[in-house]
Amino acid sequence: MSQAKPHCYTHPHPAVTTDIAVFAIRDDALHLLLIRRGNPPFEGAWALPGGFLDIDEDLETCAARELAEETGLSGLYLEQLCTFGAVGRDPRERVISVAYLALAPAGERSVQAGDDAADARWFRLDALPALAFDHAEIIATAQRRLVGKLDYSTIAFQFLPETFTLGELQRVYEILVDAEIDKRNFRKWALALEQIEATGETRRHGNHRPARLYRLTDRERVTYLK
Amino acid sequence: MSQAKPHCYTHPHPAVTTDIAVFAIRDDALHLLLIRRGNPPFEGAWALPGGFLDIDEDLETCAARELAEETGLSGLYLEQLCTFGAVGRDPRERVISVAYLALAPAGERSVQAGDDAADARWFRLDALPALAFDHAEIIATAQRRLVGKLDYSTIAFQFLPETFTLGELQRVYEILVDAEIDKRNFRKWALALEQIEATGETRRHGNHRPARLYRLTDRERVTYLK
DNA sequence: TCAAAAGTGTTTGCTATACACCCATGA
DNA sequence: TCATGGGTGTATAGCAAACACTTTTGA
Repeated sequence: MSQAKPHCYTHPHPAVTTDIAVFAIRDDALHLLLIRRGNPPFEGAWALPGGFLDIDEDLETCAARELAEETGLSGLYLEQLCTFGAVGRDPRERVISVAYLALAPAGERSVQAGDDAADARWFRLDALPALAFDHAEIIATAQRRLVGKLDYSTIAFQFLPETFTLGELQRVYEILVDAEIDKRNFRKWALALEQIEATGETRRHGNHRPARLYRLTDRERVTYLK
Repeated sequence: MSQAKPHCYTHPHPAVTTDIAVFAIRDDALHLLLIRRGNPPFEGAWALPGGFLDIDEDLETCAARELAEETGLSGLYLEQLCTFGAVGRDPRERVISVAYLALAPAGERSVQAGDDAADARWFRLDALPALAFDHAEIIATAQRRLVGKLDYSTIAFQFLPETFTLGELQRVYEILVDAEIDKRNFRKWALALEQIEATGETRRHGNHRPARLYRLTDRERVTYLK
């Protein structure tokens, strides 16, 4: 028994996990990535990707690792969201979960379940299944954070691939705020940010005039506006 | 030995603590509350109040309890800030700290050290002593959060007692942004928020016209503006 | 030539800023 | 009567919102 539980402490310790709420825009709608749990508790239920912190890894490293192991995604924008630690949120033992918000660019290769995830799928945010643990609460917090940061940061640009058109950028904002935006005003605003630059290329896509391509001046950073 | 360490797990568990960055405005300057550590590690060094999570208490409960035990303060505004978990941030063992931001209203009775705090004192934020652990980083994060929330929330009102004058409110903002603010514009702004109401009372204080007193319409809540 | 998205300026209203004097009180 | 902070309004500038037509392409 003491061989099976060799890690002993003078005071009880909670377990620490990370859970990651990964958003992406697909099919003109905001989606969230969920895994189907392959083990108890909540076996077979849908949940956020995530898992236990290794004793010698940083929190964000843990989030990135669990995400890669369970869904195959890596290199995403990741920011710490909030820590959830209500007593009883996990039926096994006391578990403190450090939640992360992640954003996947459009065109991300499709996800594949791995590790102890039996499946991994994108769900429309407005059509989520029942969720394990307190993950519905984590998701609600993540969505509030995402929408709250829209107009004072460049966080929404993380939904786009390396190059993108102003029309695509506008569509991202429209989906996130769930409202139509005036095209001229949006373009004026986006260009005035001084966060994007034209690549010089254009992209043909359908029976209409080709669109100029842009890229972030400072990719890999979310900057705060004004 | 197994009697001294009776809490055993199949996988190693980190310890979880909360640390609280308590700000207050005193003597016309922003202050932070620190305790002098009464035990190793960093015995004798100044640090944020905080301590280990009890296995059956919620995170915010832990923060409030540790704050009360070590400094005598209770009933303060508390919000979760960020979780710090770098490997090696505590020399004893792996420790994940959930940091909280707290604000104390002016006129708060003075603090008294308790529990394993050898001393508890307010320090001007621009004259902090050397700090234990990664607490300097936590404080920097807390200050960014505080200042960042100034103009889209009523968080700054938490620095004031139940009733206050517009002059006092303005002074809070001036100290926090470290700049002078035009009196007429400030009052227009503050009243337009629809977050405060005149009590009908005035307060005499010095050789000048008495000031009208105001109170928050919705005390005990920080609301988001616009 | 038609359909479909790309691209482009000006006017208007609102919000934020700049700015100066009288009021009520205690010493 | 003087010093001190309390209290008040207006004019201006800058930003945000409303709004319609031409361009380029593929079918």
